[in-house]
Amino acid sequence: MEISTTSTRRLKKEFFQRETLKVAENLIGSVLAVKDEKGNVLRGIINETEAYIEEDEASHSFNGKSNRNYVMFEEAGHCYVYLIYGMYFCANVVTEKENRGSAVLLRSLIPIEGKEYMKYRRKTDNEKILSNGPGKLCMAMGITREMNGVDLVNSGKIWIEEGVSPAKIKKKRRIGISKNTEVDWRFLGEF
DNA sequence: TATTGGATCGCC
DNA sequence: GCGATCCAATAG
Repeated sequence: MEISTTSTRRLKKEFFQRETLKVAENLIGSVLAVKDEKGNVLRGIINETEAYIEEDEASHSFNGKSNRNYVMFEEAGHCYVYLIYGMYFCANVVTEKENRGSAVLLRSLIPIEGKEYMKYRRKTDNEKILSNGPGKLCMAMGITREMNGVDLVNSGKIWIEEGVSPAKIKKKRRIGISKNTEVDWRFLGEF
């Protein structure tokens, strides 16, 4: 069966053009979808995000546009993928208006579709640890540097859909950073 | 040009 | 707790 990638359930540009903290919070419960090279669709519910804005010392965009981070300054809804620690990728969704370096880091997913492909990519059968981390999420979904700059609003490879409403969203301090650690810009969904 | 350390993960 | 492994940012 062919699964539509132009569903009305897909999140539109207007969703991402809002304030980064709102987007980060409202992405909890949304569904990240990727179509892999064989046409398999992998889906997972976003259950953890972090917000990064231009005035934020912890953000890649803090020192302005560069060859690495330029996608953060593109139109809302684009996908910013970067390599971390030489071996993992992290996926972000660009927010707010063009030329503003802001994005939401996708930190964790609850796998819902295509789990067998995620298990293969992650080399584990343990569903609990398939995509519960920014690097693991990218590995499970097959997100690499090729997805950097892709528009989630139009792409047939990667997009975000409306999902479920979380029972609760907890706000915590962001992790893995050394600057601006006091703000509660990390969102964790409970379902 | 050289050095350092990072929005991580998995294994010890 | 530590090594893997790349590369952007910074210092010299």
